[in-house]
Amino acid sequence: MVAQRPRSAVAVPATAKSAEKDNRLEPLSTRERILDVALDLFIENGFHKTSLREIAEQLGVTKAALYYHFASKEDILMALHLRLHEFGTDALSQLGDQEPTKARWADLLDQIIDQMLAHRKIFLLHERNQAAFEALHREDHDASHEDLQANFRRVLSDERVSVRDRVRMAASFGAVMGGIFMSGDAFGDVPSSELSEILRDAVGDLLR
Amino acid sequence: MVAQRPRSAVAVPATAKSAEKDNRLEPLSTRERILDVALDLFIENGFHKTSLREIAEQLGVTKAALYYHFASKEDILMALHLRLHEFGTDALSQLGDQEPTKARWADLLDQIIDQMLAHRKIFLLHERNQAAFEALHREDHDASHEDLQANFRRVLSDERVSVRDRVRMAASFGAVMGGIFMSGDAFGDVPSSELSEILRDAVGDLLR
DNA sequence: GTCTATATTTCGATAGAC
DNA sequence: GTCTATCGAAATATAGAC
Repeated sequence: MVAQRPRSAVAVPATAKSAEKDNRLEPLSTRERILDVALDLFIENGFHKTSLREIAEQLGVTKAALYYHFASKEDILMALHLRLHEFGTDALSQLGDQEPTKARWADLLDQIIDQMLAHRKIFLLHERNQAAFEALHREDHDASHEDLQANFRRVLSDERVSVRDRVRMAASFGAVMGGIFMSGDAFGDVPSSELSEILRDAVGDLLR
Repeated sequence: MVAQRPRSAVAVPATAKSAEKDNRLEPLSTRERILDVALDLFIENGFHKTSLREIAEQLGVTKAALYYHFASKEDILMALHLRLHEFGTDALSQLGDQEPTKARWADLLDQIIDQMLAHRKIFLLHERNQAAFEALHREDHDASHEDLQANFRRVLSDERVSVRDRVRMAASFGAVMGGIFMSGDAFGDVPSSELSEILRDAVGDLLR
């Protein structure tokens, strides 16, 4: 088991408007503002259907300005991807080469639940643009960043664990995703702390 | 629980090549062949990144031929969407206006599990192109087809059911999705019947 | 039903001034 | 760091012959 972390420390106000980052009062850098606008549009209309023109217009600048901050459209997507990557990677890295037992998986999901609730948008972006991200990885792999989903696949293919348990591990991850993101925002008015507790219970039942 | 239906009746050969439909020996109509090729490409590369040129080339015809069978690229996507729609719609319609109890939801998922396993590709297409499908519905709504996800949202917002149970219902659906689709095909070699049983057990634990 | 050829639009990206 | 202007490529879609 992982040491107990404070549960409600991440109860970010669900009303955090632009960046779901640390609420600082200083104005966001242009680069961050681009990413925030792109994040919203990519979620709403999808990556490929969103044009740089749209992003620029909504931001009140021209397309050319975007290219000062990012080398390409894909570069914007990659920057958003990196926002997520930290979370999942260091969660999975705790597992290391240990056998992925149900108990360890439950601990991992415990963390991920809180991270998902604190950074809904980033996870939503990935859920709704899976194809676009896979295309990214297909070209990119300049080694620098081992893919997250590949690590998931590796863990869930670990032959030391029974098929039944591995399926339940995958299912429990899906359960968390479903509880948080299913059907838009059916639970948007449920406090994060309550949602978190319900889901941790559910994961417990699946991995008992 | 609903009356036991024969479980293994849907154990379709995982090797079914082209259409995952009733294996008939007659050659597929051109229209169906277009849909099959499009389905594969949309899953692999995403809807927007897949061009009509690609579809036509892989089929050995020209782009113009596609336009004889479909009015637009979106029309192809819509045709694929309709393949899914039957499944979900008549599963949800069984619920009607009844209170969506956990037991009823478990029965519904029982059916959906088998349908997902028998039609993996169609569900995978939807999972990986959510944004594209939402864009479809935003323009389309010519009333003729009430949306599936909207119905889900409606059920999961039913105030007669406690928040805890509703979250668990959403989570159990996600669990099924996760168990079947997570990480590409980590469980591709697991027999459908076994996977189905494991997932039904898991759903049972979530909705007990 | 499928072809050739082309129209039309939009997009991502670049060059260079300020 | 943002602008104007533009390029080249690729996409969807159409017209009309066979």
